[in-house]
Amino acid sequence: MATIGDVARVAGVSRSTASYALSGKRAISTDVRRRVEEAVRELGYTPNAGARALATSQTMVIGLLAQFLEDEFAPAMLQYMLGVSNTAREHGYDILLVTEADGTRALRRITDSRMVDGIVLLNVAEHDERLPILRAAAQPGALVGLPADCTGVDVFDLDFEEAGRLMVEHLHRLGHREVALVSQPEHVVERGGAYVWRLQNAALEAARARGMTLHATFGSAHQPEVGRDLNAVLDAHPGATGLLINNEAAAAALPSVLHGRGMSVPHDLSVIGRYSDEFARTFSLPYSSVESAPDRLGRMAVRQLVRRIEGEVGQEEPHVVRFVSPELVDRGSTGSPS
Amino acid sequence: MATIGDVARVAGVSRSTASYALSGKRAISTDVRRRVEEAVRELGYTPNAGARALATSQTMVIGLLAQFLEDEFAPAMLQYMLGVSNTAREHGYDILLVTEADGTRALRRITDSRMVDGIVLLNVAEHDERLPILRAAAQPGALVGLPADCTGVDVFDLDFEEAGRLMVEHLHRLGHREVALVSQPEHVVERGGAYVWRLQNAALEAARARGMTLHATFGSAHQPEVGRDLNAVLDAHPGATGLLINNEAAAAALPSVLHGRGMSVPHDLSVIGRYSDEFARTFSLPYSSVESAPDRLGRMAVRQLVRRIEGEVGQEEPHVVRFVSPELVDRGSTGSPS
DNA sequence: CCGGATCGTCGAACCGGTTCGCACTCTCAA
DNA sequence: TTGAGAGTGCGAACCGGTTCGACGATCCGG
Repeated sequence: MATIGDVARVAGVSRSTASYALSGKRAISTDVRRRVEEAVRELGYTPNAGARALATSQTMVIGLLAQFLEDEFAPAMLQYMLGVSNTAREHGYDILLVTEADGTRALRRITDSRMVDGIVLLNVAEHDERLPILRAAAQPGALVGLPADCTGVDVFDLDFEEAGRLMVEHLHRLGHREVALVSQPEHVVERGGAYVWRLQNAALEAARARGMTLHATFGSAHQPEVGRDLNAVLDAHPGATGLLINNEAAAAALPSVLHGRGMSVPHDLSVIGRYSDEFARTFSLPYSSVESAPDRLGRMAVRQLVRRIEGEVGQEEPHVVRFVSPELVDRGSTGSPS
Repeated sequence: MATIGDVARVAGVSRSTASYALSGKRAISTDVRRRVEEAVRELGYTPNAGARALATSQTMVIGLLAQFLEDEFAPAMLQYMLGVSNTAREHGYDILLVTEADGTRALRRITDSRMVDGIVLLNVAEHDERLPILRAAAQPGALVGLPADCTGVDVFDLDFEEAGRLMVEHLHRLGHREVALVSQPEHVVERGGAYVWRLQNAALEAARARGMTLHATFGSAHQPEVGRDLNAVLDAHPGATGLLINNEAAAAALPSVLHGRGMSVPHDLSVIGRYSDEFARTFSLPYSSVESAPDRLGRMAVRQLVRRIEGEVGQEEPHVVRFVSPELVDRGSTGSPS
């Protein structure tokens, strides 16, 4: 493999001159520049990433920490990952993907060893164990998901409160007075998945303010349990005319459940979910939903992270906490109660 | 950040001694070793990955190239990725994830710059453009998917021929004499997705040998087109009593299609798919299937790759082409035709 | 005609590890 | 008494880039 020394020799200049000719950081005569570029082509020279990282203390790699927990829905995560990966590449960065179960150890490993210039954390918990490590790291960090303490990191998340309100308001406007909400499993909440109760509390509050009845329940993250959960909810609340789904697995399972009960949407039941458009297409879901915009969030996180890495915003400049406003995508699964 | 020089100073030894004490590559007195380890703890020393890569020409990183094409089904890919990622970690390697559309350029970038010690290629096409580049690279490569030319790389894939035969035999044994097969979109084949016709041809051959009629068709990769495709197939072949699905999107869309037609499984139609168990659970699919074992394939690819990287098998030792035998998972969606 | 700025290039140092060769100290057997 | 050999540690070189300071040449204005 050719080194910059080989390039320099072929071009008949010193190593430093070759380096400057390629980086453009000092004035170089056009003749020399031409000879260097020629040599690069001739030798097929590509700089050695390790050597460059050592010299510049920049790796042009961003660490992406994604946890695939038993009780969360894997395909939903993929969307965030792709948003992050594609955006990073647009900015010249590669992605080091970490799916290790022990996120804290992994995070320490890749930051301390300087494998990455920055970190993106996915599915962040209320009190995330990885956060103290990230704050102590030399590299900047961006989160997708809202923790209790946002100091020292940039945070991006869907406005789950607004999402909850939006769903309730929408059904209220259509005339529904009793509805049910199926959230993620309760132990996701216990583990610190704050987005679950952020949406739920806002929905409950909005329902209360309008004199609606809202039955808040939790659903499993897998089949066949989640199917049973849905049936149980519908059995328990025969008067409910609307169903809010903040649980991807439940949304995916709902068509067959309704089929089994002989119910049709929106005639027998109005349904509104909270998931991305991509998700809806993938899973053939015919329900209106509050768009969760995972690709947009991943994109925002990387953009801000790159700004920090490249020093466009100073280390001590205030960190941002930005919420994406949810939008309701109408797929015709809601109507007035009959 | 502490360097090995700091460790050496604190321990009162030379840098080389500190290095040997940590690597264990030379005999070191227990006293010195203790002092070095002490210093490491005290300073929180972690070796700099770039420096180590430069010195050893080993990065302990594996490149994972995954293409997310419009006409393929993204969540299915995730399973391969996780199999690869987790296995790599078990062997001490991290994953550099590349999702760039231009796979050839990306591959050249990460191999030439020596960012990775080896490469795993996903969704390999019959005549994959990335293959010549991989062969020319200094690093070994492992594929998941079967190309026309397997020289210079280790190849792992599902035995799609066997899968096709298995599906046909299973339905034949139950008494079916006319069945339909829905494959991936035709342009996946045109692009070189050989697994589509490998399964299809074997299925056709098996059907012919048994005097069965098999209607081979292609289906889209997305809703709502794939739903229309399924309806068209069922309309066109009212005599068909069995349906073979080699198309994840079609499998995911089938429940609602059958619901729409008022058909029930296996009473009105026997259905058998080709997808992973994980996929079936995620998408709540109640159909028997030929298990495609993506995690196992990812795992096998990484294991072999690591063996090559670490020189356990020589550069010139013959490369392997290994097929995983499909297994039929019975979920009760097939029966004798009525 | 001289002095200072500007341009273009080079040598050397540095980033932070690993590894080779050598030297010193002991021990033990001839 | 001496020499071989094992056990330990050190210094220096090397991996392949980047960057700083210096230096010669050219150009300009006074």
